[in-house]
Amino acid sequence: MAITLKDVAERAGVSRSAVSRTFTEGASVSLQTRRKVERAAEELGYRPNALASSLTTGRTKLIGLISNNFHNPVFLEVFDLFTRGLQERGLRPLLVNLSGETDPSASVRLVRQYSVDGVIVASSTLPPAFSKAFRDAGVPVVHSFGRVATDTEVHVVGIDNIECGRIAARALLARGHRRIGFLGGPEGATSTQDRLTGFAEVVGSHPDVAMSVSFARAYSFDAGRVEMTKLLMTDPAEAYFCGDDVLSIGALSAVRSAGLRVPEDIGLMGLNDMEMARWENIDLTTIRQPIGEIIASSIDLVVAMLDNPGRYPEARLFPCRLIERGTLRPV
Amino acid sequence: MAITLKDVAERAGVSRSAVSRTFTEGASVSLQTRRKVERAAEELGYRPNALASSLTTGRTKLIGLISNNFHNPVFLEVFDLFTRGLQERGLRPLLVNLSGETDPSASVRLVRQYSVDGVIVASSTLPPAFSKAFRDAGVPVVHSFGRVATDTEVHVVGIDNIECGRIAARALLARGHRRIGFLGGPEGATSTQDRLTGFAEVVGSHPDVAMSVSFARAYSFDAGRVEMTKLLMTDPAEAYFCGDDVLSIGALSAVRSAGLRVPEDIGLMGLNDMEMARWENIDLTTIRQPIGEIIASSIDLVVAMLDNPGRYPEARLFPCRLIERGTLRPV
DNA sequence: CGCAGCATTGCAATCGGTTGCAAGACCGCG
DNA sequence: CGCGGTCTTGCAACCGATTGCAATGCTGCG
Repeated sequence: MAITLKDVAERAGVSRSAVSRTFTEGASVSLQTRRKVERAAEELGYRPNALASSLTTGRTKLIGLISNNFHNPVFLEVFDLFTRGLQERGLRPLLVNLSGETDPSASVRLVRQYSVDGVIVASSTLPPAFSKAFRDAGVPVVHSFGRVATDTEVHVVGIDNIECGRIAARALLARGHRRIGFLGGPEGATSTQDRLTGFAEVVGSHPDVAMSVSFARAYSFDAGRVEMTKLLMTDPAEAYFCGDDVLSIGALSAVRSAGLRVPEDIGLMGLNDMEMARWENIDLTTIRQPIGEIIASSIDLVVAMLDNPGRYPEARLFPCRLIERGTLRPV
Repeated sequence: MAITLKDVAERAGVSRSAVSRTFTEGASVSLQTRRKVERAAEELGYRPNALASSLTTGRTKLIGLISNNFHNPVFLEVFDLFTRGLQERGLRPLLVNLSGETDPSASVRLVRQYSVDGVIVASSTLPPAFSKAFRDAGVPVVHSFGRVATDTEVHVVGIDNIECGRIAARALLARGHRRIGFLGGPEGATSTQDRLTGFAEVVGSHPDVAMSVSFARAYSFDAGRVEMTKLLMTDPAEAYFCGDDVLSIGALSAVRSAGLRVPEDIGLMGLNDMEMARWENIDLTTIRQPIGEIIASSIDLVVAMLDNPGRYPEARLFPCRLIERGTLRPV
């Protein structure tokens, strides 16, 4: 059995309260008592049991980290940043994998039993119903990489997908392309729809530009490759804005397999700027999503909600910018 | 505030014990009482507080999932499988990111406060001192993807790295190569050394074969590319066994950038068989590490230790096999 | 009908901490 | 020296569950 408060108290010759107080910030303990307790604790190798204390304080310092994106390499970076960011604040991530899960209330049950202080939903594809289910259960929740609905019901941190669509369209037009394509992610995903909206808006103001629209069935290499292969069989556009870097890489592979050159024959641009986009054999022109800032901000927000659960839901959108590499011809 | 045992007891008109018993497997409750309690619980939306019960039972069902590999895409697959596997058994992974951490005891402290039932160290690069620190603290621990030491002190699940080295060497020899290279991961990593041992052993029995050895400074794209670029400047071997798939991809990029063809001019083989190795523009010949089995076995082992903490440390090694794709010429 | 034997139930202690409250220690000041 | 005030300390209740134990109810059997 582990060392408990009581053991330390006995050894130090004080009450259990005294021990508890020396370990809680800002409690009233004399220097003398503190010394005795610290010495005893040191000798015994005492560590307070975070879970036991959570019973009375109502705080566990556990944060549910919920995702369903375990096949997109950019999420490894996301998990890295989330775990480090939470750890730095003394919080612990309880990882929940919702791949294939369709019932929001089941996932709430999964997490609630552990009385997490809050929940971060890190996913661009989980429907809003999941984050709402947590809110309805009274759990502070932040949806990272989510979509901003007009009826903001939960905190959302992410990017302005409509604006990203505009940036992409402008970049393609600036390079002189007049037949451009939108190769989105899953048609149902709201992020895809938003990007298309912005993209189409810009294209709409250029009557001489032709635009084609298609969707891959997932944010994955295979889906991108399959869809691009299909496009190449008819009359492809000069350049495509793809829904995601990994999708772009699939498309890139398809174009090259067809014996065409990128960017000379077909231009490609992605979205995310994941580590792999910098790899020399990929060298992808893409729109950078500032995931570091999104994650830091998500953590700030969830921490703020711990102190003020009723806080009014807020949307935080970060600006994206074009990262010029080798898959689009120069302007 | 959440619904507690007491609320349900009052509503159902029974004692708290009765409620507790209806929710614990194999306790003695009459059908009648059980019905009443279940109805009340249902109406109130009661969920037992897992953390509170852990106080008396001594079990939290929390498993520390400890890693420092947040830049190698194969670990996204690893996290996916671990989280799902643990969830299926009603366990919850508490994710700990040890990137850059050098002090084993600090990480023990990090995890111990949450009284996890056990710990899985998922890393091929964390030194054994980390898993040993957990064992010394009395926490059941399994080291996945670790190295088997002769003095087995903790459970290790992984592959036989020496045998992998042999498989690789044989594969290169079978393809008629007579000047072959070993391009390992970080020189200090024990896995690298073991693979080299097996590799050299096979080469040693072929006097007509020349072997070169070099090491990349990390299991990463950049490191692989840098090292291969260096090799190309002098007199490269005909084919290389790389320490890892992501390293191989870096090397592949370097070879192609130099205007050479793979596998005609230089052959490459990796280790892992991560998802990306199947991508058509990579199409990497590699040694498949059965991560699914390794992970399932690790979970089995940690679960077994919950019931039997004193269990004698065991090493479970899974066989690897060659996956033939396009970066080595046919035999 | 009486009683042994078993199933069911509630009481109360317990897990490892926290915290309101009141009592005691100690201070300075008039 | 006495008094009021601030610090420190321990007591005891409490957080939400589990569980040993004793009491109760019910069964069937002689």
